[in-house]
Amino acid sequence: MDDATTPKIASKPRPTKDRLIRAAARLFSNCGYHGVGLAEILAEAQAPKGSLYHHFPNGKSDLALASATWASDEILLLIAASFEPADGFADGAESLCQKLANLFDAGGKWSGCPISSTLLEGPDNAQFHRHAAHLFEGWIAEVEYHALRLGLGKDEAAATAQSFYILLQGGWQLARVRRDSAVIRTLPALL
Amino acid sequence: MDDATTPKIASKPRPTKDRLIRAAARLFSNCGYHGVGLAEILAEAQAPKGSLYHHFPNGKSDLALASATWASDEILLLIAASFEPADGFADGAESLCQKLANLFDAGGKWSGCPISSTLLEGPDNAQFHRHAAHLFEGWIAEVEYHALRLGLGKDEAAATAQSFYILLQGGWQLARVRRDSAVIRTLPALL
DNA sequence: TCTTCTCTGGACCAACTGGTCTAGAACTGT
DNA sequence: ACAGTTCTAGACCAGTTGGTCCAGAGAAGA
Repeated sequence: MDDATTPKIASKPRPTKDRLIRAAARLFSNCGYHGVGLAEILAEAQAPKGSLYHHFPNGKSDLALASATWASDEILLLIAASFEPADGFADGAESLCQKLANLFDAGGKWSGCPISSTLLEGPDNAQFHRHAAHLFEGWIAEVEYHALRLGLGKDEAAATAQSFYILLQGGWQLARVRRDSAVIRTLPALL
Repeated sequence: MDDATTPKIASKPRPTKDRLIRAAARLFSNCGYHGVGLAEILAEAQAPKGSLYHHFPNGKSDLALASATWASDEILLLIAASFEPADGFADGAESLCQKLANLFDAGGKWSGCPISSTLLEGPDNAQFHRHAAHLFEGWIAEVEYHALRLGLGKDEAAATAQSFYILLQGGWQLARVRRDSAVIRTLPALL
């Protein structure tokens, strides 16, 4: 806008579409898809209704899919950042749990899993369910990839990745109930 | 429960209050607290609005608390029924997982945890959160009691009960994502 | 400059939300 | 039979929901 030193394509503070996705992800993971109204999202993102329906022609549901995808990609980055520099699988798992626990604390010790809160609220919407399943299996596949890379056998890697996913989902839920990230930090001991 | 042998005070087909609680529990665990309207609950329970506000003066929120309590009690019964006749903790855990997997299948392979779906949808409602925490800790305490009774040491029993809870929540979630109860049935192997 | 396109701003709407209220049905004990 | 209580039935309401629509601001290319 008023900045001449940065390239003009990236000179905006943050594009409206981006603000909408981030606001939606934050609110949905706190209160669920049905628990958040468009008004609240628009207020948080400081965007008018017209912008929402310009960027997401199908409205709330489009936004939900986009925000879940964005949140999932953030988690994938976290997984990669944890396992890539790790000496072994146990190291990477330990590191990932710490990162997730910090994320939990930063989010007010309340937020739920952004994908399940957003997309898992009803048997009626097949598209939501399919997308959620796709994203979650992506997490498991990413962990499995690193497990293989770090020396685990094929079957062991698959089983470990799935167990780790289960522990993380369950642990995050208990942390939310207790408003305390301690559970998440102790998960590696259970693997 | 069967009607033929029960006293006349309970001989009606099923009291309205009961129908409301069960309908609410079913619907909330599918779509979350905000995802279900009163109209839907009343239709499923075949009750008029007046009855709801007679039995639950504070309306939807009262009903949600009652239905979560009811669902929690059902789970406690399931835990007791699994561990009481068991030879050891592993036996009881195995039995509980089978029962829960059957429950999952019976509910259409879709429903989420009735307590978290109903009470864990926002940082704003402290009463909901406190009640959910109370119910969940009740589950863990019940499992811990049986663990002690079946020979585990004090520390081991507490740790095992908590791990089992985490596995069940995480496993149930993954089963929901995959619409397949297989994950739940394999949980005992992870303990 | 003029034109074209992307994006914003918000007024407006029908449908639905949870909640209130009251008339009376159904059961209770006397 | 009576009176008192419990429960049902649904009309009604104000507030909110997600969604539509279009005038126009702003940027981009000619």
